[in-house]
Amino acid sequence: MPPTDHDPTASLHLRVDRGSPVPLYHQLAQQLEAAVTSGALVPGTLLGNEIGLARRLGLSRPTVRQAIQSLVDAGLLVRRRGVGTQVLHAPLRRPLELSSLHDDLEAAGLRPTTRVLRCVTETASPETAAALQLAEGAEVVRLERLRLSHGEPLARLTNHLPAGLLDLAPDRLAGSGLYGLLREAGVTLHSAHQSVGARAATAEEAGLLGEAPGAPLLTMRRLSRDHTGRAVELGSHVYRATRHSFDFQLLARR
Amino acid sequence: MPPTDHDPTASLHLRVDRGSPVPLYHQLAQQLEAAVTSGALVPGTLLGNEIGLARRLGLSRPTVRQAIQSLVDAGLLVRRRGVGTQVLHAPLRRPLELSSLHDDLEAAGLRPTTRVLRCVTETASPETAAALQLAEGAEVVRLERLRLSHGEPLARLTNHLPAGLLDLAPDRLAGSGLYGLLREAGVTLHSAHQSVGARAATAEEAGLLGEAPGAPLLTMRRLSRDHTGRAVELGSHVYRATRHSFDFQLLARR
DNA sequence: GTCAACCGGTTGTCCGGACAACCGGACCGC
DNA sequence: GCGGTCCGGTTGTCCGGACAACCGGTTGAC
Repeated sequence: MPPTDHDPTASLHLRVDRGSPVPLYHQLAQQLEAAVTSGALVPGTLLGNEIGLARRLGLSRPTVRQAIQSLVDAGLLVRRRGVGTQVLHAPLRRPLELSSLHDDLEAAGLRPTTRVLRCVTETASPETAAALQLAEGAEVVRLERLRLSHGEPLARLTNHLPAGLLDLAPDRLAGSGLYGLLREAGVTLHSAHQSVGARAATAEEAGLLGEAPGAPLLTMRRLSRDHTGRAVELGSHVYRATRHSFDFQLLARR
Repeated sequence: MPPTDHDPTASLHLRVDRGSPVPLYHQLAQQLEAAVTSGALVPGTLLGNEIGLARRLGLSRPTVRQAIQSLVDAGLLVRRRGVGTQVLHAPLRRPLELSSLHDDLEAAGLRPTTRVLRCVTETASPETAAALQLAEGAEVVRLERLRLSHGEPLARLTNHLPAGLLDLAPDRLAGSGLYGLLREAGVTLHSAHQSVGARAATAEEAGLLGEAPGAPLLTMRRLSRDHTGRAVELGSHVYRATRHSFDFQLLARR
């Protein structure tokens, strides 16, 4: 006969603060996530049932379910009907967020710096206007930058933005990423379409990046939109293949 | 004064079948999604409020909310408190699913074929064993394939799988993708970690793919796991950069 | 004319309950 | 020993309701 398996969440002293403006389900989700990432909940552990957890916390079952569901969506937990909710063996890092290279490098502890090569307002080419869904001949800001890490060239970034969206002072761009400036300007990014490919370096790119002409480069094209669906930024970037790759997690569609 | 704006979902004759085993919220989500993708619901349209929609369909508000929420997660709709739920201007296609190249090509109407170059059982190299989380010296199946589309070489696929997971008859691999065989064998993929990069083609790869040595290739490394977190498949693939790129949609973390 | 306060409408959060579907082990007949 | 059946436990689905937070326009004070 098996020993009475205690609910592993019982020894976690979870609690929620009803006075906080943070939703209860989110408070619970954060605490459970912390328990998983800190190792307090070992992978493979079977969480106690939702009903009991709800009763212990003084919450209703829907609220507990909402918390658990958010962690399932994030890939930390797996539920199986008739069995229970289990901590996944290989917790996911991130399912590829919509983040900027600058922020990613900073988070990784690298020291990103930027050299602004060009920053001009011009009439959009037909292709650019179409991609940004602007009228033919509309004004756009064309921004070309060289991104370095620890002084080593890493990527050449080319961006197009609708004119007037943002005032781009070159000195502000040097210290911060483009997405950071967009955030400050009140533009909240919602979604983006990305396309990742590869091609050989042109002579100009080779010179900028410190590679040989014809060396393989990783390319990324991205069109970002705000929450209204308006195209906000078009990026055409090339990375040194020896220095960069795109890492991300995928979840299977259920 | 504005004319009495009718609820745009009113003219959609939505209905749910309570006898169906398909959950009600899913039925509703599918119908709304079809209305968006078919153009019956124009981007920017403000959906009628949830309460009314629920009453008209004979459903409760939580059920309607669950349907709408799934479409918000999929990137088709946007909700704004105090305003309403709106059809997004640029509906997302897919947020990069965990799918196989074979299936993707087939869905795109291309005619994928496969040439099996090698299919052997061997003891795993230390790196492979570590990646697949197997014991040192464990047996793995090493699979090398050439994927063609309309007879043109497209990619060279190298996979490692734990031995015994699947019996890989070369003739079955020719007509179907690896993921299809895994599905048939009862392995349900749950998540994967991918890394996309680029490098120059070796002489052997160049010969296989019909490229010049040193030509830029797109590389993709993927470790797939089933729902228990067990590593199931390790892929190291190289694609002709002139023929392939990775396209996907991103949603900003809220 | 300007600005603040108000108000109707909408989504966000949360509750308590009910039944169905499903899994796994225990039990029983053979 | 073997296989089918039953049963307790868990998650999945759905309901009806309540109040809070928020947005946008209207109204009113000044």
